[in-house]
Amino acid sequence: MDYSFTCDNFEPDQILFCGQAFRFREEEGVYHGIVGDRYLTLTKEQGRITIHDIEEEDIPFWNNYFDMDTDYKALIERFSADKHLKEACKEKSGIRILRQSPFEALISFIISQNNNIKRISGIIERLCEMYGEKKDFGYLFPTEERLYGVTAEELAPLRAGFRAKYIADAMSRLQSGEIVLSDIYDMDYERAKEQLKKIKGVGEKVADCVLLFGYYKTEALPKDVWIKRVIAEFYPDGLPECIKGYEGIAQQYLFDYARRKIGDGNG
DNA sequence: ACCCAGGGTAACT
DNA sequence: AGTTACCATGGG
Repeated sequence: MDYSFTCDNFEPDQILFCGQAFRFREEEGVYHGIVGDRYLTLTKEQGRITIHDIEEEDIPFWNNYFDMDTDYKALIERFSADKHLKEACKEKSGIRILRQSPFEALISFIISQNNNIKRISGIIERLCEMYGEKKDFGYLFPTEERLYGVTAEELAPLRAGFRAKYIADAMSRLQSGEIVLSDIYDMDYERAKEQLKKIKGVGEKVADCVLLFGYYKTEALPKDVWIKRVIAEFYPDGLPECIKGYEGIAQQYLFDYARRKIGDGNG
């Protein structure tokens, strides 16, 4: 069946290619990607979103993945109390936070550091081809268990550079049980972050990305170079009160805003 | 040839 | 506690 719905705040380009996920492609207006063990085919035509060729029992999965229970219109109204956020939200009103798997988020954002989206995607694709289960529609993201014991040398074909040893370190801590990803759901933000930062190659920003995109901890605010510039330029005395509890979502709107407002013109 | 890419670590003050 | 070189790789 096809699952079809309308939503005022749902722009596939903004959601799938804003740097929160790395396995989606677009061809002639059709969006594709692999999420967990499911294949996504999505279109938006005349304002109507359609998820193609799924079973009815998969609808709750996709509703959850696309965070359909969250009222983004209401969030934008909240954020609009701030002048800059108001403009930022206007430009990118179709952004949503994807509720991704913690493991995929962890590995993906380790790879993302000091890297660009195109190359991040390539490295992740090679990782999936090497260690992920092969389906007729492509390779799944590897399971945690499949990557236990992996070494930086074995990961060399990924051409992930210095990040390979960080993946190896993460896998060793997961395998030993020093860090249990499923336990982190129940931890408060500070403790969760502390756990993730035990991993070599996971610092402030990567930890916040994993917490936001992998655990939906919306108070996690990934401070990338652009957000740092926004804070320095527009919020020298601190971020506005209206984003409290939803700093990470506000960050998504501000990221693009920063590149337009502060960018050097070629970004 | 040079610079940067949605950072982090180790080694310095 | 705050700064800085270095880290691999690929694209502009």
